[in-house]
Amino acid sequence: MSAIFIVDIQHSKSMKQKIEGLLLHAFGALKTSGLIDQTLEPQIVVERTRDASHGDFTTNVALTLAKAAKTNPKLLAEKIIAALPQDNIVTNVELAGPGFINFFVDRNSQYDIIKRIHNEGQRFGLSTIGAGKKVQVEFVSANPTGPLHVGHGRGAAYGSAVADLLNAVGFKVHREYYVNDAGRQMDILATSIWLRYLEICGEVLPFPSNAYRGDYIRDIAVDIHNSASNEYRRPAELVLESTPPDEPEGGDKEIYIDALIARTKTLLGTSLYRDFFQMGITTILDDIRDDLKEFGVNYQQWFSERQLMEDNSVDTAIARLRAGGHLYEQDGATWFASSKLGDEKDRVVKRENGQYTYFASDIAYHMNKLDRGFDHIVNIWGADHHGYIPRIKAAITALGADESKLKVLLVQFATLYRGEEKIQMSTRSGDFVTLRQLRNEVGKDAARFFYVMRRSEQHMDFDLKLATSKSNENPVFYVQYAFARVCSVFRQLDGKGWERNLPLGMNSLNLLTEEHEIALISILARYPEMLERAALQYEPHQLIQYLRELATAFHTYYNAHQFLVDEAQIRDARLNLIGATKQVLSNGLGLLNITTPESM
RNA sequence: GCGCUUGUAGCUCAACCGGAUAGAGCACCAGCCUUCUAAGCUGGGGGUCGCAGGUUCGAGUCCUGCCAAGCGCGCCA
Repeated sequence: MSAIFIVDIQHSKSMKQKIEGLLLHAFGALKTSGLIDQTLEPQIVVERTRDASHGDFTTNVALTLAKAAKTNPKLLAEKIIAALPQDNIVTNVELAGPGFINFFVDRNSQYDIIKRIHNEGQRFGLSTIGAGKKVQVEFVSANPTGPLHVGHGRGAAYGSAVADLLNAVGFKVHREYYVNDAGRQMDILATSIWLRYLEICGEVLPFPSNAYRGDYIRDIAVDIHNSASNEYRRPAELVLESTPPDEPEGGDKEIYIDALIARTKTLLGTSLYRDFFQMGITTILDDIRDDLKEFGVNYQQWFSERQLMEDNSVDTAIARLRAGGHLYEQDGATWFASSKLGDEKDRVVKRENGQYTYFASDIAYHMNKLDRGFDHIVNIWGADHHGYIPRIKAAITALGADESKLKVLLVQFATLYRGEEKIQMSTRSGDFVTLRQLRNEVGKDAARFFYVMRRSEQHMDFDLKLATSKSNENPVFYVQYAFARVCSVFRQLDGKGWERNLPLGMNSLNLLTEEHEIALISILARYPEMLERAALQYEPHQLIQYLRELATAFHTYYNAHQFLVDEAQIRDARLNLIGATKQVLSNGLGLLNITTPESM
C-alpha cells in the first residue's frame, strides 16, 4: 500500500513540458494538413499565468508567430487550439486577449506535487540541468590586509548563494578564494604591524599617514610581541634614518611609505622580514577564514598569488602571450596589446623596474583556471572593478581560450547607514564596520537573507539600525516563522490525541478545494522551475522572493482555515499540504544556509 | 570628456526570452486574538515606471538622445 502515493513518471514530468508537447503536436498536425507553412519554426514558450482567471498556463506563440504565418494572432490561435490533441490533464483551453492561449489544468493532477514533494524530500527542486559541468566560482578574494567588512559580506553571501544554486541544479562547483598575498599592499601591511610592534617595544616614532591604522594591526603587533618579545625591535632613529617627509610634513605619502618599507626590509633582513610578514598575513587570513566559515561560506580552495609567482606560472603565462605575438616593449616596460582584443587601451604586464604588475599574475591565475579544465569560470567582483573585465577577457582570448567561458558578476557595494546617518568607510583608516560585527549584531541568518534579498548589481542601502532590529521588519523572521508554525501544528497533533495518517491524507488530497489551498499548491509546484531560473541567471534573490511568497501564502492559509479539524480525511490532507510547505521552506532556506528554527 | 552600472509608490525593493489591470515589505489609516504561536491575517489610500523620441499586435523591459546618481578610466592592487 505504500505505493499509493508514488508518483508515476508521466506526472513527475512538469506540466509545462507536457503542454509544450501538446503544442508541438498541434503544430505538427497543422503543418501536415497544410494549414500553416512547413518552414515555420515556432518558438514555443509556456509560462505560468500571473492571474488565476487566465488559467494555469499560457502561451503567446500565436502572437509571436502571426507575422511569419501571414495571419492575425487570433485566427492562428484558433487553428492551434483546434489542432491540440485531447489530454486528460488539460480540462479547458481558451483564446484570450490579443491571442494568448490559456490552459486550465485538471485539479486532481495538480495534487500530485504534494506526493512528489513528500517522496523527494530534501531532493525536491534539485535538477540535473547543469549536467555535471565543472564551474569554478571565485568570490570575496579580499586582500588579506584586514578583517572583512560589510562590503565583502555582500560578495560572500551572494557568491556562496550563486555557488550553492549552481550546485543544486547539477553543476559541479568549485568555490575558490584568490589570496592576494604578494605585492605592495602586503608590504605596507607588514610595515604597519612592525611600526606598531616597535611602539609596544617602547620606541617612539610617528605613524605613517598611508599605513594601515586599524585596531587589528595593533592587536597583531601585541601578539607578536608577546611571543617574540624584542626580537624584531630596532631603534627608532635607525628606522627613520634618511627617510623623506610624510604627507603632513609636505611630502608624498606614497614615497614615504615605500621608503619605510625599504627601511623595514633592510633593518630586519630578508629572513626576519619574511617571518614577520608571514605572521601578519597568517593572522589576518585565519581571521578571514573563521569569519567566512561562521558566515556559512566554505571554499574548496584558497589560491595563493605568491604561489603563482614562485612556481613561475606568471613567467609561463607571459611567455604564452609573447609566443602568440600579443606583447611588445615600450618605454622599458612590457605591454600586452589588449586593445586589439576589445580593451580600451594596452596594459603593462612588466614594469620598467622588472616587476610584474598585478594584472600579470591575474593573467597567470586565469590561465591556471583554464588549464584546470573548468567548463565555466565565474568571477564575482566588486562593481568598482568593472573596468577590469575587458582586459581579463582579452587575456583569455590571447591565451587561446573562449572568453565566453568567463562570466563576471558584479556586486555593488552596500552604502551603510545607521538610521539617517551615512557611515563613511575606509580600509586604510580602519574606520569600517566589519562583517563580524554585523553578524554579531544581526546574526548569520538575517545578514545572509538581507544581503541576497536584492539583485547584486542593485545599489543597496544597508541600514544597520533596521537590520539589527529584531523586529518583524526583518523579513527573514517572516519566512522562518512560517516554518516554525508548521512545526507547531504537528506538535499540537499529539496534544489533541490524534495521529497523523499519511496515506489517508494522500488519498484525500481532492478535499483540498479551498482557494487558499489551491494557491499554496500552485506556489509549491513552481519551486523547481524557479530554482533552475535563479541558478542559471545567477540570481539568488529570486529564491528569496519565492520564499517570501510561499510564506505569505502559508500565513494567509493558516489564518483562514483550521488544519487540526475533527474530520480525519481533511485533517490529514491539510497536514500533508503544510508538510509539503515545510519541506520546501526547509529546502529553500537550507540552500541559502539559513537556519529553520522549529519554534520561535 | 569616455566607459560600465543604476533610476519603478513617501522609504527599501520585485516584475520570469517583450505580454493581459506594474507587485511586495516598511510607513500611514481602519479592522481581526476564550479556536493550530498576532514575529500573523483582512481591507484602504498611495505610481507621468528619470525625461523625450523610436521599433511592434503589445515596451518598466529592446534601440537612440538627453537628465541624475554611483563607480572606473595608473608602469596601484
